[in-house]
Amino acid sequence: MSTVTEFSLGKREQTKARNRDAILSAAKQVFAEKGYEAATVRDIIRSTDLASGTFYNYFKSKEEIAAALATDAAQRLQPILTEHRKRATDFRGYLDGVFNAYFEFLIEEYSIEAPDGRRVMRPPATQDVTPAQKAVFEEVRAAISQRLGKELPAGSDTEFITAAVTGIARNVGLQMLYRKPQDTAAAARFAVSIILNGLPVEERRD
Amino acid sequence: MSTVTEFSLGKREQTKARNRDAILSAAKQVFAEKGYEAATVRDIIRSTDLASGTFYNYFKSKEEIAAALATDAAQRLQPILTEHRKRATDFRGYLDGVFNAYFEFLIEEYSIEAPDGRRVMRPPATQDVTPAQKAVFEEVRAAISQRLGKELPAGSDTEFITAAVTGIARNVGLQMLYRKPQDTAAAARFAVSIILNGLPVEERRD
Amino acid sequence: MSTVTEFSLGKREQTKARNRDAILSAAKQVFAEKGYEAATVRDIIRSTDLASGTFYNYFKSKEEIAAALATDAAQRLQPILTEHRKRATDFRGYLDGVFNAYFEFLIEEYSIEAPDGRRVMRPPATQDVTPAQKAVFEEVRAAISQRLGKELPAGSDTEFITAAVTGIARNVGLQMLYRKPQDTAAAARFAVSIILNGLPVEERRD
Amino acid sequence: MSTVTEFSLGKREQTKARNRDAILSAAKQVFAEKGYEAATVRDIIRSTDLASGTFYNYFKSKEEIAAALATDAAQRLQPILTEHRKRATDFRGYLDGVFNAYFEFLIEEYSIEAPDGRRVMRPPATQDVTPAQKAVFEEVRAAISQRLGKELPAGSDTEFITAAVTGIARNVGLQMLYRKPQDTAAAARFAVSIILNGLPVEERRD
DNA sequence: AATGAATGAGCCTTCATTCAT
DNA sequence: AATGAATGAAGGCTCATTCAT
Repeated sequence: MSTVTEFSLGKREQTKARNRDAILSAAKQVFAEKGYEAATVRDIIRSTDLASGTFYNYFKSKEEIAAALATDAAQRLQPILTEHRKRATDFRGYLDGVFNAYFEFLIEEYSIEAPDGRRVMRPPATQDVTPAQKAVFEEVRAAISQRLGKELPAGSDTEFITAAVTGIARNVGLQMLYRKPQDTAAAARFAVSIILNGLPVEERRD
Repeated sequence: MSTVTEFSLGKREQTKARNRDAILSAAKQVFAEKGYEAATVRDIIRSTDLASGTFYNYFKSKEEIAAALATDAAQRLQPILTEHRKRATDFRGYLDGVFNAYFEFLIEEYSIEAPDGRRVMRPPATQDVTPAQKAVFEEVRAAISQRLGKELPAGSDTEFITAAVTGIARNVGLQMLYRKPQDTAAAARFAVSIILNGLPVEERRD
Repeated sequence: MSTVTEFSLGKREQTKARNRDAILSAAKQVFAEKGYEAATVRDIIRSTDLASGTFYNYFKSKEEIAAALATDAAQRLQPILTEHRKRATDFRGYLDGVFNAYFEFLIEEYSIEAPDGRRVMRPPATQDVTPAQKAVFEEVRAAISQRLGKELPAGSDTEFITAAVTGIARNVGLQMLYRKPQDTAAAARFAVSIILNGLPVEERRD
Repeated sequence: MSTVTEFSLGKREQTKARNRDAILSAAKQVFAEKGYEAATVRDIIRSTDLASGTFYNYFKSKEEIAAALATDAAQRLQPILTEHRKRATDFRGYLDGVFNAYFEFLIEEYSIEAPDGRRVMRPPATQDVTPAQKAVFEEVRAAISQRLGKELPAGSDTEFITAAVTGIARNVGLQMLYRKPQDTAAAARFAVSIILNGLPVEERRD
């Protein structure tokens, strides 16, 4: 009826989009709070103001919405990681970029408002690795492969290295989430330093 | 009747202990196979020759038996770790001992016989950190604290270091479980080397 | 605007009639395919190009459209039956006419194209006798009453006779629908012969 | 504890048997009232004083209990029919025996107490023929085949005859159920007479 | 009118837990 | 204590129907 109409969606589309978002974000919250297995579709719709049946207008099942969430997250993370790999001039720079990106992603994605107001991370309890985790893993593995025979010795055990790097990412990231303030840069610096130099141990002979 | 009672009391206690063990070990297997959420009490008692009601003579709930299992495992692990700490003469030796012990523990505890004959790990799907994990974390943290100002610089971030070490333990351990053969010693060597020296990267100036 | 309205009113009515027919015929097909209970309103509207809400502009419920269908069918059948009664000069002729009419009606009404190309009957699964069945029943009963004291002995049990006649109609009709080709004339001839003469049994004394 | 114990089942077994029977008879009633499709498992358990879950201790599904009921009914009917065939010396005697048996079976099986106290038949609304119906059909067909070339002309259309006979059985049986008193013998006499002699029509030439 | 998303009662089923035996 | 059937809350999901657009 006015020019605005041309730019805005119809009311129906607006509602649809709003509902879809409400469901998605409720699901994210609920999954974070109770874990994928323990979370129920009813939990999800109960934390929206929608009716139970409405859920199924948007997602076929709990599985589907979980996939949607995970894919979505991974799709936001992956290009950032890849970009870092492309832009990095050395391995240290790459690692630093990747850790920073991942830690920021964690804050956005998995830290949730606890009842007491604190932001707490509850990583997805799915047994199976989430797409986001897989994305990091694969990206890091690719980066490491690229460096083999260059900065990294040819015979390196790529999988163990990847495991170690992502293990550090996971746990240091978790630790960072519990801290106040959540200092991603410091955490990244620490992680990179461990990976490249190890602990600054003075080996003794006693 | 009295003497009989005395004898059968002994027998009863035996039976009780045997039943409790049967339930615990069935639970361990079932949790490993299906994960905590998916596992049902029925699954557990079905893998024993007991009746469903009997379960509740020994454990109040599925939650309680899970806790019992976890505590139990932790209680077996902890003294080993502590022993290593006491016996170790240097940090490298300590780390090596701890990783070896932990990786062996993993094999015993979480790897299960898959239908295809492979041994697969299904770490407990509980969201909350397991007692065993907590035990490792605390032990390692204690060991690190002990070294502060000695092999480790005084101002070190104990928690980040612990996080990194346990993250590596977790992921490298997982990786090891997937391999054939499961070489705990090699995995431990790798983990220790990363922690003490970092990746053997030749930093370039390009 | 007024003239336009007059024209579009005409169009509207056309559309309404067309929609109603579309829904009715979709329903007929769907009921035939899946049976009344299994058929859903969604199934019905899905086989039209209308929206689900539109269904309720035409029919109050699934029940109502089923009734409409049945009534509709009965209303087409009834005059034919009545006509036969009026035109018939003797009972045999009447029966023959009625059976032929009924069997043809069955083919039109309940036989559907199965996926394998065969035409299969799926009689309405409603428990309650359909209007068409009732129509036949009443018509036949009327015809029989008319003949009482004439071709039929005065004391005859009209209801039992009607039951027998319609029972034969029902089952022989069904049988005919399963055959290929569907020979209504032969089926009618058989039915009439049974009713008038019974089975051609040679009673024996053994 | 007493001799009685030897003859009676344990209390548990008694309860089990009673529950199973309660469910079966509730199901019979509910199926009769609402038809197989419309009936729900909840309807069934709601008409017992058992809890919803209990149903599934006895039957896996609605389908299974329906099968149990149908099989059961058919298994009671079939031997009676077969016996009649064997014992009958002529076709008339056979038919009379079978109709009597079938009508009595109907009363036992499908007539239910209506809210108004009348006993009403509501034959199972399943689309697919019930085992009991199939039993009758097959039995009658067998009997007819046996008579072919003897009392029945060799070229007879067995299927049409069977259809006619069972159609009469069905509808006359229904009619009988609606009457008070329910006179199976009279109904059987009528049915047999129709089948063997047809209606007592005086064919006229007018 | 037509639309189609929203609604919510209700379905089938599972399963932790209780309790009579 | 052991048993195992009974319980009933809860879950995932469907679908007739309503209602804002």
